[in-house]
Amino acid sequence: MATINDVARAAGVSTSTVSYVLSGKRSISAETRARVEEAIRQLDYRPHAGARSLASRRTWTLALVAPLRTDVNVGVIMKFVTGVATRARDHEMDVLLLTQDDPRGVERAATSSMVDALIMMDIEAEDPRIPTLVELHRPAVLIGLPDDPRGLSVVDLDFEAAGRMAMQHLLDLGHTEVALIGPTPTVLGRHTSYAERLLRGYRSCAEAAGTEPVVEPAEASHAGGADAVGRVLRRRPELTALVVHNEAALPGVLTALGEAGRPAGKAVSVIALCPADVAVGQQLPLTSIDLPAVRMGEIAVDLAMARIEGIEDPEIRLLVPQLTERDSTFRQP
Amino acid sequence: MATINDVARAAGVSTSTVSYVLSGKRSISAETRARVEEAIRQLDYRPHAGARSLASRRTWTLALVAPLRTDVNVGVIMKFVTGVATRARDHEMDVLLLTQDDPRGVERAATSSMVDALIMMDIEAEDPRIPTLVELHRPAVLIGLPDDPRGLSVVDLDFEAAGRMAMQHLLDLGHTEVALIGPTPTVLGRHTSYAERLLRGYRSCAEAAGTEPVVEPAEASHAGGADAVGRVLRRRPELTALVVHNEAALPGVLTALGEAGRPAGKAVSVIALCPADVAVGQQLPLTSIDLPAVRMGEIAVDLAMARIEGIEDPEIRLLVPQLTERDSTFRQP
DNA sequence: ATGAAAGCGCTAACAG
DNA sequence: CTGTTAGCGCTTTCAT
Repeated sequence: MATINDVARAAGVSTSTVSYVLSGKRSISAETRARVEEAIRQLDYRPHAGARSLASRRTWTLALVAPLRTDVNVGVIMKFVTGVATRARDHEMDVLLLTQDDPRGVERAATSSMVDALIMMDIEAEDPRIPTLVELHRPAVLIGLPDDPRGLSVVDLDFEAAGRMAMQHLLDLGHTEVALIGPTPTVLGRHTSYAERLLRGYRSCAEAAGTEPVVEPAEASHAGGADAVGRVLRRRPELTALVVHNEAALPGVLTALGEAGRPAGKAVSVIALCPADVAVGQQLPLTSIDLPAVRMGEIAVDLAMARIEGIEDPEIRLLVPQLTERDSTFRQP
Repeated sequence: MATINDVARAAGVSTSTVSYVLSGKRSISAETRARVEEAIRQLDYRPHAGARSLASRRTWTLALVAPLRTDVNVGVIMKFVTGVATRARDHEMDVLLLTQDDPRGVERAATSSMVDALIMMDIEAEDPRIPTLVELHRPAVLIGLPDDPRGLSVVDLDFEAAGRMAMQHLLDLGHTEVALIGPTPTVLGRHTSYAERLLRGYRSCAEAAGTEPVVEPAEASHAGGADAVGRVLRRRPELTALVVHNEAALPGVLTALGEAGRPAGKAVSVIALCPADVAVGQQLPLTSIDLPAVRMGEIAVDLAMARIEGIEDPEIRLLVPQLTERDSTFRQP
């Protein structure tokens, strides 16, 4: 492997000149630049990442803390990761993948100068990892809004607005017998931030309209969705509309509705809260509020870069929900 | 941040002694060790990863090249990633996440000494990335068997044996009117290695038994599965058994069979090739050949470590398929 | 516009 | 069993 000194020698300049050609941090005569660039090409020179980070105190890598439970929401997780990874490359950054169930890993990556900033996903309302994160005194971004962000940057969908929007849309269509099928009991039990905020929005809107908000959790499976439909129909026999915030249960919900003689899009309006492609890929294309997961990953990187560059203050970015009508909703006569 | 020199001073020893306490590469008196460890604790010392990699030419990180298309097989991808990430930690390695659609990224990571080895997934039969990988002269492991591994280590399920096993199991149950629903036309068109090998095994077994092998691709969606069932039933009206190698199409396949009055487990035996949890989470628990994706990720790391340590030669590890009977198969009278 | 040189924090000979 | 020291390859003052 050629070093910066090899390049300098080949180009007949000093090492610092090569360094500055690479970083652009001072002006170089066109002629010198050309010679250096030629030498770089000839020798196929690549800066040594470790040496660079040792001298510059920048690693050009981001840590991404991901939940690798393989059970729920895999699709959404992958979209976050995709957004982060691609946007990181736009900033010429690399991504170090840390797993949630190795809590020491986060600390290690930060304190051994492996990364310039951390991005953490799957944030709970009172996430115990946040104090630890703050202690590290490193730029950090949360994908998911906790109760108290403690001065960290955050990106998330405005789930409360989404809850209101879903309910209001159904009300506008003439539905009053509405229920919500939410995430697994575990997720709700963990006080996961997004789940609770969606419920809050849904409930407040329902109550304002004078209709009692019915909520059922569902296990993240076909059977889970089907069971939830059964419980919902028992609690609200006249049901004409459903909000579903549980990707994995969606197929079961739709099948069960059909089998109960109350097909989605015909007898029951269904609004899903999930990535658009998931809504489209069901038995019938679902009216949905999009969860723009790729976009959120991208924004997380932008927020991290702003903190690294030290220009910007921490920022909380809530995305405005977008509802797209497809075939699962109808006007209730 | 405390440095190794701070620790040495605090413990009243030389820097090399601290280094050796940390690496265990030479013997240290119990007393000295204790003093050093105390100093490390006091100062909360963490080795600087860049400095370490500069001096030792080891980065203690693995590159994982992942396909981030968010469309198909997300579940399997996540399982590979999970296996790699967790096993890497067992070896005290970290994971740098590279995306497939940034082909230069692989080269960059390798040539700028960011990683000690590379793991690449989603390998095609004639994968154009393999020559490039070989050129890097770095330890590399493929998850997926190409036609010519070019001396790289490989881990994969023995898909050909799996194809044979599925067909043979159905024959043993008395089925002769069998068809296979495979991956998307695109995947098949790309000559994806695993898809073709499965077909080969299935075909050879079918032909040996004197029954014509019927194969239909399916788009990776509910509708895709349903359509494929339609086509299969047209080609083989007396169908009594189905092998399905397409996770995302599975729900559509099962629903369509039901709607055609040929329910899975009753009129049609179904064997799925997918991760066990996917097989279990369907409308009805499916008899399946497991795709042990987490395990494959783990093995990939082990193979990579063996190459890094330089002890072992490259190795091709094909896992023996395991069939688990559940509720979707029955003996054909 | 360019060069010289002092580190950055660690490892691994070499020396005892 | 321990210490001294020469790098590892790069960035960034300080000089000119």
